[in-house]
Amino acid sequence: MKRVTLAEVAERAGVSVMTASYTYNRPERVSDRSRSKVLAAAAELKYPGPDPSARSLRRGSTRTLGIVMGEHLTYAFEDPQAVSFLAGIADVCAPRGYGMTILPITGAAEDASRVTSAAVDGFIVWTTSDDDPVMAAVQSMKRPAVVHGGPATPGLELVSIDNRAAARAVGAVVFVGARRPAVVSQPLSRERVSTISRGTDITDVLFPVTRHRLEGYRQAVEAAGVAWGDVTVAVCAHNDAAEAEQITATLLAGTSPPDAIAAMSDQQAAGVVRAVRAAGLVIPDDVAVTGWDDADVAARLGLTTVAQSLRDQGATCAYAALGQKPGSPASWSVVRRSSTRA
Amino acid sequence: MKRVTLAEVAERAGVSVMTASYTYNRPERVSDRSRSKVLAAAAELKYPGPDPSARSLRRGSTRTLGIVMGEHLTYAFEDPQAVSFLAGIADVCAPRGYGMTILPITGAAEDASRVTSAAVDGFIVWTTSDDDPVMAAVQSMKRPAVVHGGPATPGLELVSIDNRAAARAVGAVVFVGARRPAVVSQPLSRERVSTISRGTDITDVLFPVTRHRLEGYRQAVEAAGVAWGDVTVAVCAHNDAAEAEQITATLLAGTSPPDAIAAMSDQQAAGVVRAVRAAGLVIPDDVAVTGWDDADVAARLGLTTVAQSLRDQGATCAYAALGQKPGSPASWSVVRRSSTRA
DNA sequence: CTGTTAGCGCTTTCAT
DNA sequence: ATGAAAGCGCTAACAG
Repeated sequence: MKRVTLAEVAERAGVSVMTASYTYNRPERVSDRSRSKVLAAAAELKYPGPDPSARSLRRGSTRTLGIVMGEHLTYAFEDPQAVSFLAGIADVCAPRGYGMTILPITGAAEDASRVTSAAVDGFIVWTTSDDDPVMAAVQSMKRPAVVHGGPATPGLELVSIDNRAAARAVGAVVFVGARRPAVVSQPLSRERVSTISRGTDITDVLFPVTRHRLEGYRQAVEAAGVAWGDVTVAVCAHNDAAEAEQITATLLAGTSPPDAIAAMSDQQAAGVVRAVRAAGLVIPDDVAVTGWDDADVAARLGLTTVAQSLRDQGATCAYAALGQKPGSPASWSVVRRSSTRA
Repeated sequence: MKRVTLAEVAERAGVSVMTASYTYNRPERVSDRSRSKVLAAAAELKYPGPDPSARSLRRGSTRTLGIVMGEHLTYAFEDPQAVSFLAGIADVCAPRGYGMTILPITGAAEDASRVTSAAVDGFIVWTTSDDDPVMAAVQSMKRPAVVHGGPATPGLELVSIDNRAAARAVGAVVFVGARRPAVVSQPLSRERVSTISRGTDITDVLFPVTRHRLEGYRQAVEAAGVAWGDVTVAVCAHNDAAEAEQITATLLAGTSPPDAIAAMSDQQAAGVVRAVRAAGLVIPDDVAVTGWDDADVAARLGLTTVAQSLRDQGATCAYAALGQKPGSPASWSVVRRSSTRA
């Protein structure tokens, strides 16, 4: 069952290869008679249409966007925010007939070559770390490319909210009047180790999104009159309620239990809320809590949080990867609910 | 900024094009001296590696799987079950270095041509309707292809649980002792109209998964001594708790409010539960409820449901689309919890 | 409206 | 270990 070629179709139809090609690509330039002869021949031979790889080579375009979803592709579909982001890309790609190729990243050394061997017209990189080698691979492809969140990279657009400003703003709400503030953080590096520490050195943090948020929180606690060295930072390996719940239980059982906790996602905040309640404490009186993203769960739990639209940001990235002009910086706002004090 | 070619690299390195090519594809067949000359030349010229389209054309393989996610690509990322399915595909693709191209389906006439113009080695089709024209397009590509759920199609593998048997089994649980059974259904056709009717004609249903489930429910209600003509079927346009909640409220306010409701997803069942409670009724005493899929929400709400692993099924589909032997039929089971009687 | 020519950039023979 | 030739299947560019 060999592949039928356009040349075979043309021969069978009694026309030149170009007439057959035009039948598929510029039907208006072909007479009705020729066109129907070609289509009839194609049907007889069960020709499925021009070969996509040959067409891409000749045209220099694949009509496909490449998406790099972080160090473990498998996580991509477990994070609701990442899924919203993909939906935003789909909103732009589908109506234009662009496919979305999700590249097989696993965290291994081959990742770079998987980027360079992707047949795509442009790249979208989901937020990663400063030291991620795929950034160089994407740069080297010399195609339109955009990174969401960070790291900011020469030659790539950056689509992101101002995480530092947003963290400062939500931190001002959650940490007001707090004596023992704490942060439940996303990972600091691609090793994804979970730790609990105080006065965490922010400059070492390799995920720029996480770093900027920590910087914003730090500014907020200092504005509230607390030294950064007194702030506990609990780092979770994954964006997941269960882990946040457990680490929060540990914090609350410690010698200086926090009275205000800023989490870096609503999923984590949901775990924080469960742990606080399980400890018999009242939100926000005993412990104020904030999340991030304004997912469904935030409204359900009455969480104060940072609202942003990952879906819109996904769409913005898609436009950029298609080579269109970048939009304005992504917007955010603090949504105040009942999990924080007045 | 033109693309650098392998020929330019070879010339600069002072070797033949083939030596340069081998450097990338069979490094062991090239002397250390030649290899390092080639790599040095590539670095100087910023050659990003062999062009993927040219390579695909020559090799006849793209190392990418095509995924057809239903009539609106945009829905794919809104349905948690579909997302689990994608994660299962990723589990198989990532370690093998295969990319996943999600095809830009929109429900328009161009969908077929978007399938035929996809540069992929195999296809995975997410459950669709008997009359979906993309099935013919996938068949015509003569590549390994698999459909999840249905329709069963000559030339394509089918990966599915036995929906009829599963519906019969869960129906036996939810409808036991019921006098006025009802079904909250997924759409019957790609038009996705929402309707409420009795004695619904099952043979007309174009989504085979939905049809088989309705057939199973019908067998269960008849075994429970109720005529199908007395069963209300409420069809929701989307797989979404809010819509199920609203349509259930309508059913409960009607002249013969149901005392047992089988939903086709846990999301829908969650909406059913909310509507039942809002009406001041008790589960399962006044109304028994079942879901489908055994998602997180099912455990949270104590829902009796049909357990299946979409993630495993996604992985099975990926193996099939890679041309490997098909596995055994997918497994399912009924998980009994507190939303049904005895 | 149709056809001829000339590659797109690469890798599979098959030599040497 | 290296290289020359051939061509994967298609379409831009230009005739006619």
